[in-house]
Amino acid sequence: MVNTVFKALSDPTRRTILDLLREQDMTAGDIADHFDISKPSISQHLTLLKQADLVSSKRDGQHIVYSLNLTVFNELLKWILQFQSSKGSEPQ
Amino acid sequence: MVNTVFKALSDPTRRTILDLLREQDMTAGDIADHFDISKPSISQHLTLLKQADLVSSKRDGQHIVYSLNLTVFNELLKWILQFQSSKGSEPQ
DNA sequence: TGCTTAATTATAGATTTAGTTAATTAACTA
DNA sequence: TAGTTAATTAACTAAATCTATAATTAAGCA
Repeated sequence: MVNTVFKALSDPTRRTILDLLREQDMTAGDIADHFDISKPSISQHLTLLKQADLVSSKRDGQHIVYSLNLTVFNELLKWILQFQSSKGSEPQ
Repeated sequence: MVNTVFKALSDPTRRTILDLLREQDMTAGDIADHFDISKPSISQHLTLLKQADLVSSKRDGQHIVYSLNLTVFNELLKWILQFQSSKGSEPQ
């Protein structure tokens, strides 16, 4: 659902999480350490990102490892490209 | 500001407005007629879209005509393409 | 088993957002 | 000028969102 994705992307914390995962897969704890926000709050953000299919998670023993799911970005790309082909567009 | 843009895109009504403007420039009233929402509410949505630089407006006599501003979509495109080039990505 | 660490779920508070109606601004027209 | 139409701004309410703390689940280890 495109709405879930845009909602997920509308929060700066969640976009930063995606930026982090762009570099490498990370555990929930490691992600949380990058923010001045409680772990439960980060966990909630991760849940939203997962619901939007922007990330996936896998338990590794005691840890849960999150990784970027690139498929949805393709959808997003398509959505934006619709607009590029709209009018006689050649911005700047 | 990328945050303003994503916030603006996070609402379905605003995305539909963009879809409408993709076809042609429209007055505030014509836009409002496409929704079961009051005109003041649509006016607020248009203000947000304008703040995000996704649309621009121009008074034409009694009417105010809104049109798509494609420049910001390029920014958005860049943001997404960052992710495409992340890992060894070849989704599906 | 009992203790510790990692992470989530539950619950609640504060802020933000989307919508409403009422009032206001601006332009046209008889 | 008075009245009408188009759109916005103002003030308010209801719902959603973000964050926190407390409680719970799950895994590892002495």
